[in-house]
Amino acid sequence: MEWTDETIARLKELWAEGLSTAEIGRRLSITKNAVVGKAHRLSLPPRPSPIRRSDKTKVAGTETAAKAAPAVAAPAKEKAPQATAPVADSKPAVAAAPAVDAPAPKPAPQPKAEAKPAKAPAAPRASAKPKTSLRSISDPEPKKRRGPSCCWPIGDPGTPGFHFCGATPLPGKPYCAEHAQIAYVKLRDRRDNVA
DNA sequence: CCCTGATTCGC
DNA sequence: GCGAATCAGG
Repeated sequence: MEWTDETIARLKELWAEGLSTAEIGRRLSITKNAVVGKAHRLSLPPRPSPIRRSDKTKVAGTETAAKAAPAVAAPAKEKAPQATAPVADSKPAVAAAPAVDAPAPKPAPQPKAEAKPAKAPAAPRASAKPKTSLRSISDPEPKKRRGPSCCWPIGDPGTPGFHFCGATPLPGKPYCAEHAQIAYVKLRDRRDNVA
């Protein structure tokens, strides 16, 4: 994998966005390991990981004298928004970009996912203030039905040039056929890359 | 079973 | 530096 500045930027972007490593990997056409590995190497802020590897004592022997764990990590009990966005079934035709960034005092009623471990459709969240675009998602105006547009994020949010796909989405889906394909990944088959 | 991320280690 | 293998918790 050639980590160019661009790919790294992409990684950082997605990482900062809170996407799961596997998710990032999928979108970057690499494995999650690569993502994690690189992220770690880049010293990217680790996201809530359930695992805490204190002692190893296992694989390949090599029990190198581990340094004493200071165990003085700052317990930042932050309610990290899981990247696991609800799979837009078909009801919320335009339920994309749930602005997790916004200080929502009241928990928005998140659509329950299927019984299965519904995967995150890599929910592209827009910035707190979409400014332009994205109007159709919360357009209270019943009159002017702006043509639905695919809200797959293109580019880096916050930077000029960032925009949404804008293509005609699938019926009942916030994304166009092209992006819906990668947004709604099969639970079992998504191991393989879309390529 | 599935998911997730973290670390280790051979390359 | 890279990432597969492995570990490990939900």
